[in-house]
Amino acid sequence: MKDVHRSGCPINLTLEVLGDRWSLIVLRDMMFGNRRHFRELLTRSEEGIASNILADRLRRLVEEGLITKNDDPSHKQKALYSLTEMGIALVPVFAAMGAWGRRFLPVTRELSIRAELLERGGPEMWEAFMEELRAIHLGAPRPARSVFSELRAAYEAALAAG
Amino acid sequence: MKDVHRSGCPINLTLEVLGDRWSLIVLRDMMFGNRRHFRELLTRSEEGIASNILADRLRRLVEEGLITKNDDPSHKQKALYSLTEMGIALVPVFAAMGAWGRRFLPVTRELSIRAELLERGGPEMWEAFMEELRAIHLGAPRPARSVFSELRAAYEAALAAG
DNA sequence: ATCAACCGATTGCAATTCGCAACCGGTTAT
DNA sequence: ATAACCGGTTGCGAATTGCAATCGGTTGAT
Repeated sequence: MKDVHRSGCPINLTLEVLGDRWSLIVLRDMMFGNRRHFRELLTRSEEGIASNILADRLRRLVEEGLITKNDDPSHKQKALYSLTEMGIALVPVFAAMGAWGRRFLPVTRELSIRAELLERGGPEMWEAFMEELRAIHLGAPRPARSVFSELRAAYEAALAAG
Repeated sequence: MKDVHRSGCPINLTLEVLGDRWSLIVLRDMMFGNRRHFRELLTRSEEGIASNILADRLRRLVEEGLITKNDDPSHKQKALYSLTEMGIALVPVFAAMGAWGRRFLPVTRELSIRAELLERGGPEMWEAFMEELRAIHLGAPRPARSVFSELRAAYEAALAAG
């Protein structure tokens, strides 16, 4: 977070943090694709982010408090990125943006099935998903329901259905 | 909308349309500040948008279908910008972003009171607000409830309270 | 009729950011 | 031994941003 802001409006401050074409893509892949390492985010990105842009965004997201960076104990060179509560709390924003995009933009079926599920699931499903993200990223107790599995299953079914 | 897209993901497509630091500011001012003319958007902007950026964003938002541009019958030089259904449908996105920003970022009280109201009001209030926006911008019948007045009253009360 | 204020922009310019490709030293698996 | 993989970094041309000055036409007051 910079020291000076354009204004104290919540929409403006949110845009100062997330108002570019890549930050939310990175968070989306961490959240919905469970990508936690640099190379995963780099090479498995649908949109093809460049490595310097990815490095810059990861650094900024850490700086802003949306994610943390830690050593991966299984590999001396690997960095493990985790969502913070601040990052996890973006679930309703993703749900709203996904619903809007799905309604008005030329989405593909496979890539919008998860947005559809999240929209139909409503706040109850978002809350369950956030609980699960807290388990994955923050070490909280794992909840009974796995929204992540539901989303992945729906996505893979959509892929298989062609 | 450009002819080629980075991917068909609803989040990505939404970012391709709105993923910059000014587009949502312009829409916010049209939606919550009822600013319909270029000069209003330019000079009454909290964040101080530059005229060339504003002109560019208005042009792009028209092109993408979020707003329309018409002659103002009362003044030959004035252009009247209106939200389309696509623009109005961003209300839940603004509500989610406002709630998130209010929780995690250094908002000021006066400028976040409307976000607070919108968050507490929930989907019912958002729907009433969208109905009202359809009346203001699309000529639909004016609904009984005026969320716009509620928001303005709360904002002015917050201003007066200092 | 004059003239200042206002209308929606446009232009020029410097600084920043973006996007791409090549590359880096260290680590791991074969 | 060595090839693949690790998280980046560097260089560079292109595009975007931000700022200030300016434009020709319109309006309202005198």
